[in-house]
Amino acid sequence: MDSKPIRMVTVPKAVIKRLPMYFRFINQLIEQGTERISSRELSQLMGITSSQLRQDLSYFGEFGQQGYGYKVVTLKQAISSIIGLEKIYNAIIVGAGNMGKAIAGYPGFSRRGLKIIGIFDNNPEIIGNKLGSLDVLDVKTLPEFLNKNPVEVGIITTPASVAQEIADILITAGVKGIWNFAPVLLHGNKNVIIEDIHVGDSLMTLFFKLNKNK
Amino acid sequence: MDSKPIRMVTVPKAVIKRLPMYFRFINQLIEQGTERISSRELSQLMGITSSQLRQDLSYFGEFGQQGYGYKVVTLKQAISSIIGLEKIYNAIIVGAGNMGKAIAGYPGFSRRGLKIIGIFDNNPEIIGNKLGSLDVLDVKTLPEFLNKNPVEVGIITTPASVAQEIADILITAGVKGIWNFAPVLLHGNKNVIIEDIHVGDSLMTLFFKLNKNK
DNA sequence: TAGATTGTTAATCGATTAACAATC
DNA sequence: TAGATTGTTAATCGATTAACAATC
Repeated sequence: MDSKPIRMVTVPKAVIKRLPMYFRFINQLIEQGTERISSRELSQLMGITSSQLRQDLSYFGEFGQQGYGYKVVTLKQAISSIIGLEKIYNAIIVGAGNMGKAIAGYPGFSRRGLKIIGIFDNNPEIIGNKLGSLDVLDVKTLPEFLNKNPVEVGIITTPASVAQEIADILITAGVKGIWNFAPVLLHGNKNVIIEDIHVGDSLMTLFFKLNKNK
Repeated sequence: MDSKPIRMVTVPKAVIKRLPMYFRFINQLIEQGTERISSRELSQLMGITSSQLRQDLSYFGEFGQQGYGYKVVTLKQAISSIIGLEKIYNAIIVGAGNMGKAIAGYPGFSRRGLKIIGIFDNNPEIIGNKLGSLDVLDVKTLPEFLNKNPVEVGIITTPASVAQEIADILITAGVKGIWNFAPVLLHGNKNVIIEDIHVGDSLMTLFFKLNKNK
């Protein structure tokens, strides 16, 4: 009766942030046809320490073999499953400007399980336009659309000024997650996960570093 | 002769990452016409602690007054200057796909000092197209263009497979910074600052959190 | 002045790294 | 088996927060 105690530790935020990076690198190895890799080799490719790699993985289980390293396919399968990449999420985009179009048009996202089933705007000149196989719909019809269709993820690519308003509609309709491209802090609640991507912040970080180096 | 010792501490990475957020919120206050704000009030708006706000600012100087708080215009000026937002950087975009167009077309970036002076692609069907006031140029002419024009920032919005190749051209030409949208780790050198924005990583982080919550 | 709030120090908390027993 | 490499513990390092003297 010598069963292992379950380590019930929450996954640190820093580890969560690195999971996509692990997935990217392991994917690259798969494409190259690499079969096995040690934590030392992989960590060197990634520019991190092997301690960190092993420590990070250990929050989710044991995926390697002593003396051998990791089977690349096993690792890919494990990380896909940890992130939840085998699932498909129905999503809608609000804001059919440049960024909205870029998200809708990038094949990498649909390949990872993001299925765009609607795209909305408030501009009469844009409403009705074709975007791939989708028509741009009037944002006035958004609540109705959300009622009729199962939507797990709302993507906000509107100007900052209306982003909260849209978020409120999405949250009221019960979306599970919001992927927010508007440069503003959205207020949600415990039932919705908000993931921000602040492209402008990234540019300012670059500016700061350029400025500092001079 | 009681001059203050200079605190020569390097700014922590975590602080640098927050600077753009400070700028965003202070800007918002300006737009609202707020004149003064305390660290407590501002930190509550931002969802951080007032200790963190004051500690962060203290790496750059003293911008407030005891008993009063911060003058919003003073703070905006200070943070603009810290980030280097009063400067203008000449930039080119490589990759005139959806993301390249989104970056080129977003007015917020030019307002912050990013001046796009060229956009390149390798697709004959795209080369020659107008994008705003710019013609999409053949990426074969990129080295020549970089020789003739002063370019500080190169923006990579190509597929991952060619991103390093483009980065090498940019680095050889002596750009100061690379803003990288390709989902790949670029190898540079100490003379170039590489700032990554991995949109797909952000989506995977959202997926992970959705997955965990179920 | 009295009250408010800064800037800074020191304590706490969380993340990273080094080291190694376990083991393939 | 001997060598290699994992998973984990403990030490170190960095970031955040609490607390308060200084002072507007």
